[in-house]
Amino acid sequence: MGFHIARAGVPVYDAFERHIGAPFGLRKVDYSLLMLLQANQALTPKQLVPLLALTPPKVTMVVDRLQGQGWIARQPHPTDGRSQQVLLTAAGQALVGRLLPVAQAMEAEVAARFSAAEWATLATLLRRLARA
Amino acid sequence: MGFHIARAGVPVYDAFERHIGAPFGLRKVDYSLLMLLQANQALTPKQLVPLLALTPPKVTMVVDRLQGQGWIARQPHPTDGRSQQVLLTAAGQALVGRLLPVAQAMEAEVAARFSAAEWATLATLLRRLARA
DNA sequence: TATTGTTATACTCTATAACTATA
DNA sequence: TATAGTTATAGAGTATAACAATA
Repeated sequence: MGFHIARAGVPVYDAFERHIGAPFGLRKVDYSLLMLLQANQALTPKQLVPLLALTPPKVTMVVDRLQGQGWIARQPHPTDGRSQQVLLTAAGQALVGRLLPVAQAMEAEVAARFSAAEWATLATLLRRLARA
Repeated sequence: MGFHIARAGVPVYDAFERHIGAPFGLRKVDYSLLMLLQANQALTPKQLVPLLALTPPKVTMVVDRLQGQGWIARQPHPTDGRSQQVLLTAAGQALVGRLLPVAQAMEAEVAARFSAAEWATLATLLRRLARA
């Protein structure tokens, strides 16, 4: 199964690179972080560690990079001075707005040779596997 | 979908590391190469490039490592002096024989919370996606 | 002149441990 | 004393280009 997963990722990540990676200068992990912030308003680095399946130092690097590009910002946590909140800037929200239709087109391209039911089944089974 | 694939890989690769990676001192790509040679008798590095989704220099490195451990060997290609054939040694065949039941147990563990039909569906859909 | 495989080089990712500041 | 985040360092993976041998 690991072999199948690895090989299934190849065309999907290729499509990502063509539609989003190269045109927008974003890496997969950057895109994932932007979408997580879009869905959750604000997240701490500690919360991002399991969500992105990264180590704490890597989260620092990714947040640094996207902050340097102006898409996200760090804010002090309201109740815990050790912690932070990471959230989208106005520019980041605008970027996500431009990304969404592109992501939809990308998904449609990859899903082209599947029925809607098959595609939904695949997503469901992968989500269940991820919770194992 | 790329996000789902990446997250589904986490528990699968974790199971690999526990069952095969650490006990046998093998990386995922090593295991894939051994299984490919088991199924195909002999393959050239050029054939391995797309099968393992690696670049030619990386194939050289992986073959070097497994050859150094005595599991595989290089032979001159019978009809093309530029090429080679990579194949399992006797020790490599014995290793694959020990790996197969472990791999079966590993797969059973990961598949535990899926029905046989669901697991087969997932494998089929991932294979179709890999051919996109 | 093209192809197979290797070597060289640089860049990115990843993991661990050490450090700071706050609790 | 424990936790959140960062910095430092080293190891592994990955990609590109240059190279040697053969076709």
